[in-house]
Amino acid sequence: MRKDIHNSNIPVRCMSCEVRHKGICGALGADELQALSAHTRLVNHEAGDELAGEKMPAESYATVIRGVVKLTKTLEDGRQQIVGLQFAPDLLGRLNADENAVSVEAASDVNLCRIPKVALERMVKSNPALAERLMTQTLRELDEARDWMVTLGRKTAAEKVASFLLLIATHLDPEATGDRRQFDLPLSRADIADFLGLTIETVSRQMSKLKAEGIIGIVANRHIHVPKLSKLKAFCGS
Amino acid sequence: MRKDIHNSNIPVRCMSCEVRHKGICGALGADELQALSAHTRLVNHEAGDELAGEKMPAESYATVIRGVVKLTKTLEDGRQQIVGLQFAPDLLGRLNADENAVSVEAASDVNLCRIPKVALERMVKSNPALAERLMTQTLRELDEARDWMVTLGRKTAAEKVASFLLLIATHLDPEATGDRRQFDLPLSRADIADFLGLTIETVSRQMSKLKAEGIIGIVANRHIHVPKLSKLKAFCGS
DNA sequence: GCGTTTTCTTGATTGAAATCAAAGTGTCAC
DNA sequence: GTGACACTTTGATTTCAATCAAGAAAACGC
Repeated sequence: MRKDIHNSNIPVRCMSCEVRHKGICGALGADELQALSAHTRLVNHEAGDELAGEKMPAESYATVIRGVVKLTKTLEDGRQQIVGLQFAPDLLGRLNADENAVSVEAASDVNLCRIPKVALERMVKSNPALAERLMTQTLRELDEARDWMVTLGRKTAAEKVASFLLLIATHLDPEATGDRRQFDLPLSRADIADFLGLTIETVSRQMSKLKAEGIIGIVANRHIHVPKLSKLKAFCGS
Repeated sequence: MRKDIHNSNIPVRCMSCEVRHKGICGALGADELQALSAHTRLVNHEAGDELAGEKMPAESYATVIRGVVKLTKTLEDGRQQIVGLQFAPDLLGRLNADENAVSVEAASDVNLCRIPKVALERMVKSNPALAERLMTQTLRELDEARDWMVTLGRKTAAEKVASFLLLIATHLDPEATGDRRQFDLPLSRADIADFLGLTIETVSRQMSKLKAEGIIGIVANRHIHVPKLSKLKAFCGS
């Protein structure tokens, strides 16, 4: 369920983004930022909420402030594939598109900073630095998609699961240092399966295997402990 | 083997591109085009030639004039995945990157129009229309990558091969109309396998199956005849 | 043309992941 | 807390694609 927290005590300005998570705001001047802030709106969503439907008209952009958003595509008969995960401070939405190429869904509870389509697009036209920043993010997404194609096409189930855990471990807290990680999985087994092109049973079995081999320690169901990141990497096949 | 045909009777100017294949030139004014043309160079490559290595320094951009170029990524142990195919008039190379994220190889014999890195990047800075055109191509590549992730993760071998044939049928000659197609496969069975995340044996078997079911007719080894494109589509799973 | 090499096809067998099935665990409303 | 429901794990079996192994057909060099 979408819960609008405009008018709450959280400052509803993109100003706040700039400091906290290096979103698009870094490319904006103070006056541009102020102008944009008049249109942005902070919203919360719970895990499972659909933020935008595949082939539905694109309404707005949004910066991910907290949580994980999944991009999915579905075949006619219902088979589903997650084609991208977005972490803070990624920007959701694609420039100049009339309709969404993918379905956008909250994987975990998320906070978003919504930006109306026209507001951002007007700003991009007059600000080459912002356009370049968006290009950089798009190229990074392309790299990630291609990396994941290798995982989907050529890795074993064990390598896929290890690669997924490594991805989460490194993306949830990019600032973390050292060879040890601890985090809560933002995705269900079903989501992980849809991301890896596997079934939930296979994901579960491979997780158990990694646990048995001491690569990961599972405290609670979703809580993962990685004693040695380098050891996990060795299981990823690349 | 790279065969340089500069100084041949083929006009070595990007001017020619604009008319023939709607490359980046469409975004350029006549004077810009002339300036660019001073730096571009038409080159030929044979199937199998490596045009740029993964993690090697990026030297230049190039427009594909004729033929098919494959983008590949390779795991440490040699497993390979094709992560993209480029047809005319696609632009090879990524903006502002110091090194290649992928290995670039000629799948068939190809003609390229090479553009030095600095020449294009200087032009992009001063020409927003060109920047937008590159953004559009990048977004299209992202869409294609994500579409292919669904194929890799969720389709059966039969659906994968059908999807590949459909991709080639629609990309080799985008202008073609009607429900019938005839073309030469620009990729070997090994390349097809690397694109689909399969083995060559499985690709071969599925091709034989499609032939047996009358979906495709194979004249010579590489020559494919598709009597009904719509029938092939029905085998793609989406 | 003819032999060599490479690529492609087909068959037999194996193996990894899917499917089918059931039990266990966690979460949430009340 | 307690029951209901959803999610996860584990086991048994099946299936699809990989692997192993020959042949057949093209492509190539001479």
